[in-house]
Amino acid sequence: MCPAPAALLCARLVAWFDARRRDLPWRTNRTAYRVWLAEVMLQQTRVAVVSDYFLRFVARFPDVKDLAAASEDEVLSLWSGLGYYARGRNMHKAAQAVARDHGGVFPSTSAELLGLPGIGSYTAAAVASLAFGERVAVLDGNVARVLARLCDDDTPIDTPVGKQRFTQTAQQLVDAHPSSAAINEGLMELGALVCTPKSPSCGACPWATSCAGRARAHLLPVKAKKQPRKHVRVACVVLRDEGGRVWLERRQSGGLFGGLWEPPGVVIEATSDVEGGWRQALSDRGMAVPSSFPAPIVVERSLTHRELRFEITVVTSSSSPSTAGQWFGHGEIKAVGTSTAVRSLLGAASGLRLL
DNA sequence: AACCCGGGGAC
DNA sequence: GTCCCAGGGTT
Repeated sequence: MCPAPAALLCARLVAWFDARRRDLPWRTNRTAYRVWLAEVMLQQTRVAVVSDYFLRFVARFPDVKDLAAASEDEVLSLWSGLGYYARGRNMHKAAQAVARDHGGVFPSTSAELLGLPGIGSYTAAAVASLAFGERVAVLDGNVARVLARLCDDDTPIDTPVGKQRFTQTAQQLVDAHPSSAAINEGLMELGALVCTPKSPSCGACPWATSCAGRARAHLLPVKAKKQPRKHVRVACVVLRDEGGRVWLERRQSGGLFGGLWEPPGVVIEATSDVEGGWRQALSDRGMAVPSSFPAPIVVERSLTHRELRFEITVVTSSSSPSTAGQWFGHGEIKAVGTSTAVRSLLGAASGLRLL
């Protein structure tokens, strides 16, 4: 351990956690299913956003068998807007695996949990510790940040060496306390509420007097990676029939927005002509190109790794495309998965209020 | 080891 | 507008 005896740090942390812990939906009625659902939703996503999704999810799927029996479209419809949609698809697959291979009962060890789709080292440890009391440390971004500062450790947290190092440190704390859950949750809560990425509240920290990195907290943790953003331009067609329904197609299961529904479109080069793009999209689907059409509507969205620019042409047609897809009436789109980008562009292009 | 995968809040 | 956040899967 770095700056102070582990048992002393644990005692202070747990006292702080008992006094300051937030009441969150997944902290009551703590079953393995609810812990798992919350931990997966919380990956890359903030508590404030997850709460509503979590409550809707458990209301619709009270236990793992209900989730296993659902369609992927329904799962993704409840996931729409949360992002990183592979989490939702993997969660659905994992529920089916639990129902099929474990009789609908969650495996209770981190080693077994690790074998389920979408469960990696973090989620396996979190569920095993919080739901089953396994004496295993969790390492997420909050924990790594807290420990990097506590120990004034510049090892980059996003490398294999860093993960190993901070996991070891966290495990030393867990080993020094009767309840692994109290330490794991306390560390994550401390990172979320006090030892925040920017301007941490060191005055409110139970470890302030022991923290080796306090003076340079703003420089920690150290991270190795940084990635540029790509620009993607999409010419797309919002195709409407005479009843005002909209034609959507399901994306294939892997990759960006996998399994979600969207209007027809093609990716075009920065210098390409938009009209050529959406004409191509129509002719690919055996559709006639109209003699007159409105000017494109532009909708832009930025993701972590991409800048998306949709240039949208609205076309009304009495016939249907010859390729796979479906017409959606006004209230029907919410029954399937759609990205925030698509809901935004449908709103802009056809007045549909989906956000 | 490197790269892919969303969305939103803080500044 | 720009920056920042951050587990799991795939290759």
